[in-house]
Amino acid sequence: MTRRTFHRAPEGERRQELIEATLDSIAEFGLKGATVRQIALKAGVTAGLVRHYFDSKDQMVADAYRLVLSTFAVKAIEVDGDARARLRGFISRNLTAPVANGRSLSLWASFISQVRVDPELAAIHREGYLGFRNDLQGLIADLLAAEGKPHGEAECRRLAIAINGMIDGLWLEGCLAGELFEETELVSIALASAEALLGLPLGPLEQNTDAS
Amino acid sequence: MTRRTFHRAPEGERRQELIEATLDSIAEFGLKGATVRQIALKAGVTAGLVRHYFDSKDQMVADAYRLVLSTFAVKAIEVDGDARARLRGFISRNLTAPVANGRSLSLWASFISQVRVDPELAAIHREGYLGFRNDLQGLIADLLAAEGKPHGEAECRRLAIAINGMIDGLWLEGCLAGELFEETELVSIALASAEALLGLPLGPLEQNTDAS
DNA sequence: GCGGAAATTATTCAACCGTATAATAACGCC
DNA sequence: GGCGTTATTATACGGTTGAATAATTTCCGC
Repeated sequence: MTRRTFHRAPEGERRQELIEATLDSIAEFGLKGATVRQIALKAGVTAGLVRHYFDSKDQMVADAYRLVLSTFAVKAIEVDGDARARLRGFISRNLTAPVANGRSLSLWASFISQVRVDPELAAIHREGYLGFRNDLQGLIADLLAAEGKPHGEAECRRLAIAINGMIDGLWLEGCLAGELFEETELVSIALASAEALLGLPLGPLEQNTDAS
Repeated sequence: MTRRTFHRAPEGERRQELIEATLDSIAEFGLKGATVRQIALKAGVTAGLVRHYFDSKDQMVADAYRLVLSTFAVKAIEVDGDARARLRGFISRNLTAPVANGRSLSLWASFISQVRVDPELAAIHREGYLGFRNDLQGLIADLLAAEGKPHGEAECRRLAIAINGMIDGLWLEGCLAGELFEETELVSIALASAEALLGLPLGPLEQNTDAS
């Protein structure tokens, strides 16, 4: 009848572990299967601990959604270089891991299916998605200006919608059936298609030179 | 303590009502909230009735997924006319109701998030999604041939991936934020983009002349 | 500084209440 | 009377709770 031994996690670490375990559970078992007990099991703690770190399970899930969106949001501003390089980088980074893989799609679908139900998730969603297409539209306007082919806002908007749609759709295809594509196939298709839509060359596929 | 009166539903009708109520509940409350009680309430019957028509709740949900996929699958073969008209119709029908709306996205996301978890749903999924891009690739090959610009299979595949991605992505955008777009805006963007990708004119936006 | 007692708090544990699905009994229309 | 439908029950599992306890930090006399 001895109590199970445990170790006290350092400052803030356990909270992070619980959020990660929440995402793992949702990706693996769906929202229905991501019970407090299941999540605690994955995190290697007992269920009661969840409410030591979060006001409720729902709040923990909401925090987990924030984390997902922050890894998805490859902000335009995070890409360096001239207008062309920035658009290339934006497209490329949105179509490769960790943004594009099966786990991401599972998580994304799980949360999207709840956005219409849960007002708190809806607020997080709105916040996270606002600006994604605006970033892209800004990149496109910059590029057209730099190439000496400036266009009005309406045309930039149409281009941004089309290219954004293509990125989203290729992301979907990559997540749903990533094993059917070569490593860089989707990215090069996206770049070539963006060229066709813009009527501009974007240059060769950028190699990933991140130091990280 | 009198028992509530009821009426016998005609042959097969009740079953269909229950499936519709299942989809309505999933769209409105998510998979978690789509309980047998909730579904029965929406259908105007009591919970016990479900097991009279289905072996279990899971089986009812699976049947509901079959219905969703059948309304999504706008088969290429269902569109008439020459190669250009068929491609136009394929794009147009996939980007307007009932395929494209918020409810469809909620349902789609709910099921997609479960496909990796539930083997039965996975089987239904595989069956339903196979062939969508193949249909599109066939349409593209036909069109290029008809226009006297035939291409090899590899090139047709690339074009099909890109255009399919764009359709999926615009579908997503339309579902997520349909109120931000004009009625036919997404369709015309898709058609113009397909023209740019193919390097071919597709002609004016087709009016819906369905007799149905 | 240093060992150990006292305070703190992270974690476990067992039980609670609500609600889910499944199963079965009771009922009433055809 | 038979079958479709409802009402009731059984069983299981969900999130949450508060008391008990182990791990860590703080404090204090030396």
